[in-house]
Amino acid sequence: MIQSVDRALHILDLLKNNPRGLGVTEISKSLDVAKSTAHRLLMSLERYGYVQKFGKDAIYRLGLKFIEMNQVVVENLNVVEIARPYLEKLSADTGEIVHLVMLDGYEIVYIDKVDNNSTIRIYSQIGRRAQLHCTGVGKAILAHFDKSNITRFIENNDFRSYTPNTIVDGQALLSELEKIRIDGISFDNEEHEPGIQCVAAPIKDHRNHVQYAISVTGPLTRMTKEKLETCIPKLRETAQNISRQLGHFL
Amino acid sequence: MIQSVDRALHILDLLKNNPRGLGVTEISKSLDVAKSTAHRLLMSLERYGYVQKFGKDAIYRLGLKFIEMNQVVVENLNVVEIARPYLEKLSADTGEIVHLVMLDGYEIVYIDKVDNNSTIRIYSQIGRRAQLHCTGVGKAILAHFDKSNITRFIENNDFRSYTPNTIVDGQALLSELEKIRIDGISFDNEEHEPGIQCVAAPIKDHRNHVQYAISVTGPLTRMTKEKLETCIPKLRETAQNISRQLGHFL
DNA sequence: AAAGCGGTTCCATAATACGGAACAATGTAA
DNA sequence: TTACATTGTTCCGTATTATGGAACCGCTTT
Repeated sequence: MIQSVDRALHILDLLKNNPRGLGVTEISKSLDVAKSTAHRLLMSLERYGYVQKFGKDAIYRLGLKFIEMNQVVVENLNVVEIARPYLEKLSADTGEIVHLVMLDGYEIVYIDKVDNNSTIRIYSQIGRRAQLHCTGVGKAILAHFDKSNITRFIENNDFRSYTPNTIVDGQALLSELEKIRIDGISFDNEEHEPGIQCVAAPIKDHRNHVQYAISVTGPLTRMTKEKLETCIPKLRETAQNISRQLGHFL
Repeated sequence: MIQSVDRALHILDLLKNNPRGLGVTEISKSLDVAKSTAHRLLMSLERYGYVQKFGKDAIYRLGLKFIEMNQVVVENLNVVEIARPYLEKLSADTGEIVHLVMLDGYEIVYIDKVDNNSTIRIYSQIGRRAQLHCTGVGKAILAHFDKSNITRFIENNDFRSYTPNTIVDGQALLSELEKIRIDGISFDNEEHEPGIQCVAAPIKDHRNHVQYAISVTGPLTRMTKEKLETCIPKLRETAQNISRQLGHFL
């Protein structure tokens, strides 16, 4: 909207695509502006460290300021806050309870919960902990561990059974996780509480790591096949949107 | 130099110092410009993802573009290339040979060497490997391992002796490393080759990790006490400058 | 209901960024 | 060696373009 700012930021994109650097002339041609203009823009960018001049042939590259800025951005990425509006929408669209959980050690912690008919934060289950093997969200996160960590986790744990459906066999869990990783979606078919079913999806961060997951939870009676059919795409999309907001670009 | 670009980049600095976000009015006051101007600048920044608007109260924060840009910058950080001019200067100032080494596994590899009287790259020693305990650069890097990694390294290795001065005793090495970490400088007093002495300093990257080190090397006859007195500050400064160029801000 | 306080939009003005030309520095070809 | 080509940098008059102010809109408070 502001010509000169637009052009300056355009230069940064240009340099992003040419990380080895570009000269003033090349840049001016790409932007279709006079050399002097490109030069002036580069001076401004250089002053702030967004661009760095190399060698006596004056090749310009992206500067170190980006590293500095990145740290601030990443430090202030707050999942709960970012996820909130998406979770509210998901809950409203599905009419079910939506959870956000986070990995802590080898357990998950519920860090947010949205009920379908209120935007007030309900602290009822927030802070509750659960194991990885018996919840949709837990399995969604576990499925994205390193292969070696998964086997280690399975070998070193006895899995407590909560319902007849809880997966307690290591081999069964392993193949379930494999499926989950491919699908990008995991289920909880009364594995933790009888009568309660849920669908979950992982949240990926800027390093492509999975530390969070979200789920849509409902009583078995309401979670019909048709209902799930409509929930899953919405869940997928929501998880993707949140991931993107956390800097996940892949 | 370009007013509008300057102002735009100034806003980014402002938001960097207020990571929780600022409103248009606040920003316009800080920059001492009209609200409309600040608003227009923000629109341009937002278009490119450098700024993100949150909530209906229109709080602006740093955007995710920085994460994207950071990746490109970090990926293209090339130590050898960046260090070159600094190494040349250091060699010219000291009149001695300067080395750049890199950690690879539990060994170091010489990845650059600058002779005092030529700017031509000499491949004679580049690629040579050495152990960590017997060189100045090796100890400089080793000293910055995690405490647990250091003890593990010392416990699991028998240290080969190259000269009478080589440190082969675990305890002796441990206390030497402690000293090095405090000083920020390490020495090689004929520990690897008789008659050769050197001073080394670690290079730190954008994550405060030490993967590289540089050294000034010379024959014992030339490396007098007085000579070292002048070399060390230059070495320190060079190491700092290179670290900064690699995104080390601390 | 009205006032206050944010963000956003619009517009006339003149300040400001622009392009072009001249210059400097470097490398290349004759 | 000279002349030429190419690239980065500086300067300046012009008119394009960013600017500030006023008006507007939506929200909250009293």
